[in-house]
Amino acid sequence: MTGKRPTIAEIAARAGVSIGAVSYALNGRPGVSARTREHILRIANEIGWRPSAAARSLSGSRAHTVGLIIARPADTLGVEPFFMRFIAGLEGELSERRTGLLLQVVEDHLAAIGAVRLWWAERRIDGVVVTDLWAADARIPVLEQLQIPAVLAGRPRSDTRLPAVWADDAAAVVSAVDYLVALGHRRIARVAGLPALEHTTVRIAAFRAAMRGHGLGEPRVMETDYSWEAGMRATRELLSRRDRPTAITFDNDVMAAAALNVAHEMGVAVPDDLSIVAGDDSQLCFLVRPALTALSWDIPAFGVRTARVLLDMIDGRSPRSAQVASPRLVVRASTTAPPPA
Amino acid sequence: MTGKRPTIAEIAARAGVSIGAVSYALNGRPGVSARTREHILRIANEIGWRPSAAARSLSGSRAHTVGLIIARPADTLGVEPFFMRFIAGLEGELSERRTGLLLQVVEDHLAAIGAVRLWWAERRIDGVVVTDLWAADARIPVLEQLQIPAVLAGRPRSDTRLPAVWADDAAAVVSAVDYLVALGHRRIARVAGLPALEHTTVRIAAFRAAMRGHGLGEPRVMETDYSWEAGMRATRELLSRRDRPTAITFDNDVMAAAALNVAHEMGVAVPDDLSIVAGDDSQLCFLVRPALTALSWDIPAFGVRTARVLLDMIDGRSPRSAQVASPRLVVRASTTAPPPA
DNA sequence: CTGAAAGCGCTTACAG
DNA sequence: CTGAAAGCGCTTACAG
Repeated sequence: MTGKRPTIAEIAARAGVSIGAVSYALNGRPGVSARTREHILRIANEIGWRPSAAARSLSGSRAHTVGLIIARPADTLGVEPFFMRFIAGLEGELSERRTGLLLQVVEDHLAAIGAVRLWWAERRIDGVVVTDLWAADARIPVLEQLQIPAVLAGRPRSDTRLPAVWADDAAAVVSAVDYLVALGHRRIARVAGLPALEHTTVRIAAFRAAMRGHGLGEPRVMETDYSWEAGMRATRELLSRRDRPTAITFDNDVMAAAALNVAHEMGVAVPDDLSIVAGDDSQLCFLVRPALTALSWDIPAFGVRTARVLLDMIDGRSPRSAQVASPRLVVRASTTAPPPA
Repeated sequence: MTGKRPTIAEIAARAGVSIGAVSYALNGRPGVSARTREHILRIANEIGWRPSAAARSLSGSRAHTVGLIIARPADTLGVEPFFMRFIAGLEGELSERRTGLLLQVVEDHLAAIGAVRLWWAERRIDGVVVTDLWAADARIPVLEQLQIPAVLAGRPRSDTRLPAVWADDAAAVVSAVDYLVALGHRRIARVAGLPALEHTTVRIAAFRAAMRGHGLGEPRVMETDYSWEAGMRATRELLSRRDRPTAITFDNDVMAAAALNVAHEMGVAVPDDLSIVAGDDSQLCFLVRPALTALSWDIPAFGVRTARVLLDMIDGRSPRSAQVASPRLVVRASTTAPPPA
């Protein structure tokens, strides 16, 4: 099963030097002459040598691997195109820095904490990426206590010094409100995501503030679990009222698409009677009819940046939070001026 | 950064035995008395000992990790809900068997081969999962030459002895044709996926055979790259002909959803003028209108089974291919009897 | 049933 | 600039 993989001992023998010299040469450290180094590198290359990850970790105390634990019920995964695109960006950057990505999918934060503890205890990882942050997040104190390098895929927080990578989704929500108000809408509602998630509350707050800023009072906000069922329920409830909204902003695409169907069933025309703004601008937005106006952002780039911040932290550089480009509104067919009152 | 992780040396000291005895006790091997074993286990548990993955790999020559390399252009990822659901199943089973999942996302097979070579040379993995198999797949000879344990997420093949895990998608395609024919359809077309993919050709062949079996001659089959754009183009072409089909089966959901829009634009009513069958039964199928009849299958279970076959192979058991439950047709609103001729 | 030791493949002080 | 050696934390024959 193992084959005869070349080792530095073999290189040392061929080059006629000690294994220490080989190690120095291979790692670009002082301690060998330029000639020797070149010779060693050539041999290593010829015989296709690659460092044993295990041996490197064991002596160097670095796993050259980071972890991503996705804490979501299995059946909601794959619905949101977010993760695969985030992972694609994250992993691309990690590969370039010769770092592996260990992935685990669990049901909840408790299981996520167990998984990260195990990985850390086994020294399988040098750090972790934390996604889907909750307003009160049990993972953070654990990461801090164990001193595990970690980056938050979310806003910087006051309850931790862990670095964060985030997009200004609050500004994005405001831009959506501004746009709808400019069209003439005054009754704008929001179908938000999981209230436990921090970004949900941030966006709700931004939404409320924007509405107040326009002198439109307290808007209706429905909280959901992001599922299409919840999206339908919330939409149905909003549209059942006498003073129903003329526009609704949704926290993701799936719920916005589901709302399209509810509106149709209820005889509410989109966009003429109801304008709809979706959340993430996945393909879903232009597969449904009418195509959905949505907040669009570069998710792979978000992954790339997240990887960089984590790797810098692992390399011992003082971790710095980073902001990626804000989502911007992409206008499609699901929004227009409200019906005359 | 490292902290003071407990080692077996510490356990040995506390228990007053040798580290060899500790290792035997911890691994459930003979060589220690029941009393000693129990004592050692208790201490290990008390101090929260976990084996160092690096030390285990280095001495045991097993990485306790398998690899999954997704070879797709980044922008097509996340569209298909397949991968996240497959990964969820795969990873769940791996976790139970104490095995990590290393993930990499690359552009094409050449890069995938480079990645697996590197992982293998570094001894980061004990085996790999191969998805998106091509009819002629350059990855297979490399895996065989390097003798890397691998499982194919696809049909068993004559060009390799590697075990495969698959669903009978040919039978599923036939069942869709049977269903449409029973409704009265005679002109049924197919919008297939990437022709390089083996399952695409298998499904096309099954489709053609089923049509011939019903005495319906040679049907039209369009090949695509699975994208919504290609789905639209293919549908537009099919619907532009005088003898346009009364039903189309699609190889995935995205193209079927896109077809809905093309039909609408062209004034072709679904399902009255055109029946549509989608590919994978993702949420997309019931978010669009009309909701799409689709071939449904348990993707997480497919992942679980794939993990099991690979782990058995790594454990040295003779690898055996396995079949999971066939996709079955879920009838929704996008299919009905054809219009009178 | 148990202990002492070699070895996995590297890195890294420590002498020369 | 270079060599010899210890050590990372385990596993596994090999003697007792």
